[in-house]
Amino acid sequence: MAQQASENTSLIESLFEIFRNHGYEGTTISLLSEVTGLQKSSLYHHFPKGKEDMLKAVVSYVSAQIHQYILTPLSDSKVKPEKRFTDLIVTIKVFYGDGRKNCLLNVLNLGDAKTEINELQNNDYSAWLNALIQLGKEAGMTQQDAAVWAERFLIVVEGTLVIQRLTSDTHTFENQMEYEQKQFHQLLKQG
Amino acid sequence: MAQQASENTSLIESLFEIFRNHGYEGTTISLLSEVTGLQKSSLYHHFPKGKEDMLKAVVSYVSAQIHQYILTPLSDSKVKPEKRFTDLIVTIKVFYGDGRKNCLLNVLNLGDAKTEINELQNNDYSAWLNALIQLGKEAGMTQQDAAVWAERFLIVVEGTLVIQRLTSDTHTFENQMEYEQKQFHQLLKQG
DNA sequence: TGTACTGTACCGAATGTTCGGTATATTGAT
DNA sequence: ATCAATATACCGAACATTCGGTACAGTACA
Repeated sequence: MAQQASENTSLIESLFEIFRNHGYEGTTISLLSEVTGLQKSSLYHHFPKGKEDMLKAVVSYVSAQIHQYILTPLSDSKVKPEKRFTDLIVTIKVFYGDGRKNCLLNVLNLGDAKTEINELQNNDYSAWLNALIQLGKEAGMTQQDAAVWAERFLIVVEGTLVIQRLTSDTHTFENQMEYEQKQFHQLLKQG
Repeated sequence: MAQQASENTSLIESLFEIFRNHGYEGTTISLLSEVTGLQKSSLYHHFPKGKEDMLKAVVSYVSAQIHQYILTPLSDSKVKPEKRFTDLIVTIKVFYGDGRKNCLLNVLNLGDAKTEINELQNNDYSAWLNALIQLGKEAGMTQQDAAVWAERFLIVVEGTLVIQRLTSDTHTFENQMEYEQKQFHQLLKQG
């Protein structure tokens, strides 16, 4: 039942908000119950294998979202690279609530985790990274420059989320994304 | 008893490793007991107020470390800014185990936490940020440039830790720190 | 003897999970 | 169209386990 992302997306989205905000251990079934409005036993009806199944459903859902709203547009060669990058930043802002919402990548990889979920996330990260590298190359960067730039961009995104969560300064994310815009164009002029 | 960082530093260091690796909720007393080799009662003897007290001791300890090994050298005006920055990066590499070890700042600020510990960490972050800004200014940057640069540096540090934890690519941290070195000198030439 | 620490046993509360059962909607055969 | 059978969504109460924490007798060493 768990993989049915068909129409219980609002349920999964609720779970998503909790997991990204509290991490796996910090998320309790009671909390999920509160937030979804469903009783614990009802949650187990939707996800028979329990908490981990709920997380898997969330991760799958998010992965699909990323492909649809981030990776696909990023690889759309009909659109100019500069515009694709600008669009990406807009999407990212929405996805992370202007930096107020965490990234699952950060929150789920604690402990000694080398789980199936970890691999899924790793794949998505790689896909994202490669799409960015490709974009950089299409925009005129060398392979080397594009690789460095792409990795650095994702690092800045993740890092900004950490810092903004700490300081609660809502401008941090905006500022950094602006900076990334400038850097992008500057790298193109150089190359 | 908890604040006595006198000679049980090896104990606190063990606790530190667990907390930074598993977060607060992910850290159980049993786990702490396993890792330290102490029974629960012994742990509670050292930290009568329990788990939160252990975390406080860790945070205080880390804060002291940061002041001693990072903030103080960073503000040593007898040393050239460029060298201070290079030294900082060396220290950071050690502190984060070349990117293999987490940052407490990231790991402890999940959920809706607005605790006393949170404030402590916020102070340390601010102090670090300000020291970097000061360094930037001493190196010739404008206040504005220094502020942007300093924030960005810390963002990159945190972000790199997140990404490296995900990919287990041990070169990420090194690469990014090298990049920061170059950026630093480039910003100075510009200004 | 006194003080610092450890080992064992235990507790209440919270955790994730399961069970038995209800209500409603859907289906299939007549 | 009717009625039984099934499927789906949900709930309340209990489950076993683990959680953080306590009590207390014992040990080591001064």
